Amino acid sequence: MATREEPPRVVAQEGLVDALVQISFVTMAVLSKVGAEHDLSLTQLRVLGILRDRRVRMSRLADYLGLEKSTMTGLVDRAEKRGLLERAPSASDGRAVDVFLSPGGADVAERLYAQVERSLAPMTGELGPAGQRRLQSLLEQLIGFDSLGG
Amino acid sequence: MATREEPPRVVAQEGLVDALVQISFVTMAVLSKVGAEHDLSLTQLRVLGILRDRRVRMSRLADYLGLEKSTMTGLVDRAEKRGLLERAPSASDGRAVDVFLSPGGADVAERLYAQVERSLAPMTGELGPAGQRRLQSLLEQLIGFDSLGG
DNA sequence: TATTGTTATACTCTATAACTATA
DNA sequence: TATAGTTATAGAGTATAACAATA
Repeated sequence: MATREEPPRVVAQEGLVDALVQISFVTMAVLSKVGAEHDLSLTQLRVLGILRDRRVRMSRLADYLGLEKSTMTGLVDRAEKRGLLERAPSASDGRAVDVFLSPGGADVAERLYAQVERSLAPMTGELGPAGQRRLQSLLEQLIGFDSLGG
Repeated sequence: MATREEPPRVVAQEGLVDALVQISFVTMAVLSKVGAEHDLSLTQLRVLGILRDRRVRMSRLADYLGLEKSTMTGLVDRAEKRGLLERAPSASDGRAVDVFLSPGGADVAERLYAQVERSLAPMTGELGPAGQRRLQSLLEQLIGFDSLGG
């Protein structure tokens, strides 16, 4: 008699997806705004974030962002022209090009990161320390599952 | 001796912002992908989402999205040309133009919504029912605070 | 042959500035 | 005068297709 019927639910808890989508739009709006204050698009912001602790080749960067290599060329062109990052031929593969932050770009990246934290703090602060820890724990479980990366 | 010093923390719980940003990028990637399968940008997706249960004027739509009115013109032009939504002069203000979903657009919007739920379900399902409820509750607290809307 | 990156091209998204019509 | 929307223009972001250089 212990037969437990799976509820025929294919989707998440009612309302959870809405909440997730809404909070994501809010977070993106904050990121966009911080970026805009430095004349950076969301994508450029991500590039700086990715390169904060890595030196990667063009194709890898395209993979991280989910963009075509041809798109990367223009993106990196513009950022390079502004002195935020630099290109260098790969030592191990004559076809490849490595991309990395310039000293100035690293400065900007650090400032951006701090500013994002400050901008989101008023919102996350609503939860109090215990709520923040619980939220972080739940989000990290979700991230662990994810197969897309970012 | 019960003097409790406030820690000089201006930012959120270490790691929470990272988690929030990461999960937001994942969510946006899912939304983008679902939209792309219908040849819709993230912005077009949002427009359909907003109009799902509302008829609004151009300027209001621009406010919701945080975009200029001139940007709305092109956005609505393209969606209208594809038969997703329609324009009509406002009854109460001779200058204003109302925008609303066409029957076909409403169909697409419903399908998109269902697809987003299905696409996110494998991830949110990781938490189990109790975790999902806790996450939803925490996210809704954050949304309640937000001053940007979306 | 396959892969890496760039170039050429085209379309979408976005903003600023100038304009028309209505309030 | 101020507001709603469009048009004109320009730049960024994006993809597809064709190409050169290297593996």
